[in-house]
Amino acid sequence: MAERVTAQMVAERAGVSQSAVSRVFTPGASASPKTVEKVRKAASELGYRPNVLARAMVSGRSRMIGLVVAYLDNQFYPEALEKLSNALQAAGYHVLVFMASQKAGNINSVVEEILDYQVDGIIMASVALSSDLTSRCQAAGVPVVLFNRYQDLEGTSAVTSDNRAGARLIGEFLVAGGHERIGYIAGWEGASTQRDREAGFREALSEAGREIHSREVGDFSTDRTFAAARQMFDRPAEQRPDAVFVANDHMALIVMDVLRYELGLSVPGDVSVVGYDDVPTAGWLAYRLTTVRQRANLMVEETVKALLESIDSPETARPRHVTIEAPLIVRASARVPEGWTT
Amino acid sequence: MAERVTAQMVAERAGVSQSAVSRVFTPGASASPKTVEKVRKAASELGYRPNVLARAMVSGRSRMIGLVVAYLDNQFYPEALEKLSNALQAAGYHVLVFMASQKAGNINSVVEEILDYQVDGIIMASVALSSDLTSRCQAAGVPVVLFNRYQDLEGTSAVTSDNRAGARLIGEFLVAGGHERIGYIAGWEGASTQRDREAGFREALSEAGREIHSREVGDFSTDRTFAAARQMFDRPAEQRPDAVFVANDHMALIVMDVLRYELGLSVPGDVSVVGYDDVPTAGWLAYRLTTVRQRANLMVEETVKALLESIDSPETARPRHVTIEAPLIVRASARVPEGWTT
DNA sequence: GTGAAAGCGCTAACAT
DNA sequence: ATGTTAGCGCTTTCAC
Repeated sequence: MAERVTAQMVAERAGVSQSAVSRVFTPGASASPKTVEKVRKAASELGYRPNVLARAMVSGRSRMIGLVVAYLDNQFYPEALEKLSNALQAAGYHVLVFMASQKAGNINSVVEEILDYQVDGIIMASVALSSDLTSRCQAAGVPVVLFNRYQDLEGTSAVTSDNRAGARLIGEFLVAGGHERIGYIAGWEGASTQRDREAGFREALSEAGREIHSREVGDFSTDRTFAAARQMFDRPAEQRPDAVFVANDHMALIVMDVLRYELGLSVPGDVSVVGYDDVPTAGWLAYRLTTVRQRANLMVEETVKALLESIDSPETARPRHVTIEAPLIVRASARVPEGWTT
Repeated sequence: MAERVTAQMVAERAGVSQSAVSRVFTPGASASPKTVEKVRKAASELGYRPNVLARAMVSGRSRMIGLVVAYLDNQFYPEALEKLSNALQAAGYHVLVFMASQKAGNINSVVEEILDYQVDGIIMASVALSSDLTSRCQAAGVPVVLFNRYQDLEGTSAVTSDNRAGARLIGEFLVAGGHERIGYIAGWEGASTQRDREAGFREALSEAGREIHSREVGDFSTDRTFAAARQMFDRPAEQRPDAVFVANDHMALIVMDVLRYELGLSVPGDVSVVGYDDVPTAGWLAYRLTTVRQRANLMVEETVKALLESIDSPETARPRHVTIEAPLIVRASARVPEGWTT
């Protein structure tokens, strides 16, 4: 049953050499119309398809991209994964998935495993890379691009939204909205997205002569965000923020739930809430979350472009940091300043 | 830079043959402690790791599993993907992802592509398989298991929750709740989940001498579900259902939104809503959706078990249909019958 | 227990 | 344009 059909078998049936068969199935090769005809016929009769692995061995290109991803519970990532996979598929590549927790040891061994598969490139989504890991990949000649993370590492490209500018927009929006006490709920402190968003947000406040009223850490985790929200808001009206920027939508939606259903507060009546990402759920009628959009399509496009460029011309391609503009999406979870226009 | 370290290089440095190196890195092989020692030392000095692809060529096992998946916007699937990938990783396999739309032509070519990678097995999540595709996989000796889909095809295993029994539970619950007019919003009619859930639901109603008051099709799609919900509920109170079973949570949450925020109805005051899947969002405070739980962990466990069994003993392993019990999770989106106990 | 040798299925010079 | 030849990096008989 498990009889593999080889190029050799096709060659015999078509009455040509095995390399002729190879040429017919190799994009940039030359064969006479007659040969092509015969080979195609024999191949389809036999149900022959080239073995990608064998091809990879000799050509040195596996047409596989390793994708490392940590949290699929943050809706932004499934969306990104789907789009990444589709874009890569369209370019003739396929995605080998590696789940990694943020634990350093784990991510280390995960990257080793990826390399074992001779992938042509690696995309790290939501995970950071140690610098020795980076050199390991470089030594192996495998380009890496960071998706939604930034690190200033030699030879590593990164694609992010403009987290800093996006968060500034939020700061300005909240200040213009006339809020008195503005809070911030942080993500995991090890993440560049967290740091950049907080920095941009603080900048905007500080330029308005304001500062953060209170700050908690939600770590991008569901449980810790519940705790953070209660900690920040379960107190008398005068002591709690009347506006809060939550470092991503996943956490912001949880904060809205705590506010409305645990504490009986009105959003945005009592508290304005703003998130970051614009995941699908953010637009749902139960939330109508004001947020900053990470344009997944563009981010994916740039990621794939950077990666393929590094693969196709390893010598000339320079690692780059692409920053995608991130627009404020005004919905109904935060008070809108008078006369505000997009 | 891109100097690959080969077993040959390790062999030279360790002063042994290349096959000795291979044996040291092959689980079931024999080598003297002395050799192991020397080889390990040389290998780690050189940073050697076996090339999985080369190993795959000769051994005939690639340690890759092809995963075909269609909708990552239904939260059940990212969750499943994450768990599947983790479980497979733990067993020494890795997941090669293929996104497929439900269009027949596409799925056909996707499976061909998977086979080209010489995967050791295939998991089809949320997609159906034509019977000629099935024979193609069988001819290639690649076992297939359907995840969350069932088809009565020779030689194909399938793992599902007990959709029929789960949906019966819902029917009984709604009847016991004293609802007058019970509606049903269907998923994509091509899906076995849709068919089984509807069948179980109708059975329960019919055993109580009842039948469905109205039915619309949401196709598991966001847009079509909005339309279906409006169609079913945008009418006078006496003409619309006072309870509805929606074929999955993804759609049920949308229906709740339409009911509450577009039509100004109360859930469960005016309408009881029940879903199926128990995705994370279903438990959120804004929804508190009563639903039936698909136990992703168990489903994944059985899927991996069935697949690995087929891979490890192709001759003896019989294709099987595993059905996981699916409990009703009572929350707050549907009126609870008096005296109801779990 | 260990080395030599034969491929796995294919591509890429190299001739012709 | 086509066939011949030499591997890609590894596992696996087969002798010793």
